[in-house]
Amino acid sequence: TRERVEAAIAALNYKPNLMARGLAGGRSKLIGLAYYNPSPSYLSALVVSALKHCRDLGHHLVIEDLSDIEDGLDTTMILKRLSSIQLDGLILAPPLSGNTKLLELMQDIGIPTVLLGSTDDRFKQSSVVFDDRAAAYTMTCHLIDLGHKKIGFIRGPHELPWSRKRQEGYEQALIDKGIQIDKKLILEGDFTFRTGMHRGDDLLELPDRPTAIFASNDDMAAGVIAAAQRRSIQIPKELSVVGFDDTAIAAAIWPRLTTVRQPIAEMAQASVDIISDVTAEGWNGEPVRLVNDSIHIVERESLAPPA
Amino acid sequence: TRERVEAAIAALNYKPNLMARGLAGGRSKLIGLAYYNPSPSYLSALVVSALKHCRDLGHHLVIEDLSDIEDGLDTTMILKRLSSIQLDGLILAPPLSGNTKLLELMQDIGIPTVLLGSTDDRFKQSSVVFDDRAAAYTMTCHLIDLGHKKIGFIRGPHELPWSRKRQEGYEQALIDKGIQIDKKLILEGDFTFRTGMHRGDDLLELPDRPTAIFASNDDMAAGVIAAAQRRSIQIPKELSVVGFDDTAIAAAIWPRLTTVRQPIAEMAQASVDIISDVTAEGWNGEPVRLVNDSIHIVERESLAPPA
DNA sequence: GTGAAAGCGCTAACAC
DNA sequence: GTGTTAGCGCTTTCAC
Repeated sequence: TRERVEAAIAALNYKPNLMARGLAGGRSKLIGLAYYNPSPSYLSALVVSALKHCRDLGHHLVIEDLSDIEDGLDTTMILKRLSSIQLDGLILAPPLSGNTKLLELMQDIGIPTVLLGSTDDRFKQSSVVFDDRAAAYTMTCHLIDLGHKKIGFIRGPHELPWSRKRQEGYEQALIDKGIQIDKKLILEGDFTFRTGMHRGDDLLELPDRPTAIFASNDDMAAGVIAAAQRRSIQIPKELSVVGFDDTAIAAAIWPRLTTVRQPIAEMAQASVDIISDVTAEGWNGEPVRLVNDSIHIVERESLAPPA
Repeated sequence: TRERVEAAIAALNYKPNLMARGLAGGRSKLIGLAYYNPSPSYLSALVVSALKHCRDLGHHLVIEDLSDIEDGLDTTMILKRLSSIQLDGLILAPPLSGNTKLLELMQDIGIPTVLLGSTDDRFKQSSVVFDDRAAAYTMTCHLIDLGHKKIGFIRGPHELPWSRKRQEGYEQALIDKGIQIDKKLILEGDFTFRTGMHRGDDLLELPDRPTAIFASNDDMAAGVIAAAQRRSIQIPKELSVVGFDDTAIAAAIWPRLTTVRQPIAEMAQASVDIISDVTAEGWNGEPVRLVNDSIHIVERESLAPPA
């Protein structure tokens, strides 16, 4: 029988209709990926990887840009858009995964949701996280072991959990290595190249400037490098700069960035997997929480021992 | 009556079901965007803009990654994926928009298709293009007017129409300004940072090296800057470098790139508009062909008169 | 196993 | 205008 059916499929040039399937079976084969203003390089790494994995599993990726909606998050609009499209699941990229209001909303709509980059125990939502604290700790120790003592740190926005985690890792490393934390060396950016450059300027203007600067993402680190180059400060001879994430920009500037690798591609894949599994087996209500603990420092040209 | 309906909608918390609509009405509100290995910065510019416009018009964007499919393009797989999902239309990003085999396939499936960045008169498909030739011409003239005579050019892959267009613009400018075309100064890259750096190295090793290098996209220009910085060649004092596109990377390196702006966001928006219109009014079969002729050189720090 | 039938939530076409 | 109905192409269930 099977063979006859296959033959008919080929002969009639039959194509299954996703819409009809979605209507009847409740599974749309559509996975949503929502974001809000992330760094371009982070976004494309995420999207490209999620896309490839969706393709392999026979799903389709629907991207939703929740940025630039007046006063933070327009709940009504998001609700309308997301509840009408019958997604099998939704991946919330940072910084959305840290937005409590949104998590609540998703809980109400009832779409299986995967938080990327942070967890919230108040909600029964799955998550795929990275140990930001340990990664920042490892990188800071690495700098100290090379001989750096005055290490500038550019943190992310204070309201984001991973900004805090990364800062904690940095501070813990200093403490463990017996170096006094100097609050003047800790500045806040917003994960963009622009603020990285400005905070880099600030740090380099300090009377007793740091010998190394650790920016908590690659875009900001690139900004610091730009700031240094503008002042003709040689990298890494006179100043070491390291980043966080290992996105495309880390290898697209000179000197290339030494940076902690965040396994964005793997995490995106895992998120897709979770949703795929949930839709296949039906949701038992228990959230899946994954922690990716591969911490790896990618050595390139922006780091050297202090002069 | 209308008011009573609205009230009921609110009271019952009614949400329209996209799947049911798509099945019954034939319009899915889904727009596809297919790409194949483009530069990350180009891709994110494209996606972000298309996404925003889809949101405004009430559509959803389904991204399809057609990269890494064995030996070029696996027709069967693409056909299966795209014909089952009932897209209202499909936007083909470069370099896919230059792939004749794919265009043929889309024609067969019968999805309204918009080609981004190139046209093909053999098919009745809409397109939104940029005048690459004129833009490259303008930039080259600008370099010459500043006093440059030895201008290196890094072209894109020879099989892509816009690679050729950009080179034509460069060569025509030289001819019009009475400068001999020197084939040794014209090298081929593949639009990635990596080849930009390699071709930059090649150009800088020339016994009588150019005073300016025009790379035909920003990623390659960033590569050239990296190559120069590695040799401690000062930019723009000893070497001018200019790019093409004005994507995020142009402003995320130091010195920032002087580059010709390609209105990617506007073109993405126009593509979405075309599909939106076509689905609203029904397709009369006539392709819409738009040419964006806004050519604008974004002046930044990577360009100066020759020493 | 195989076949028939109900119905998913909507749109379109037709009546009133 | 307003109300009714067929049917889009599937999945699921239930009967055989």
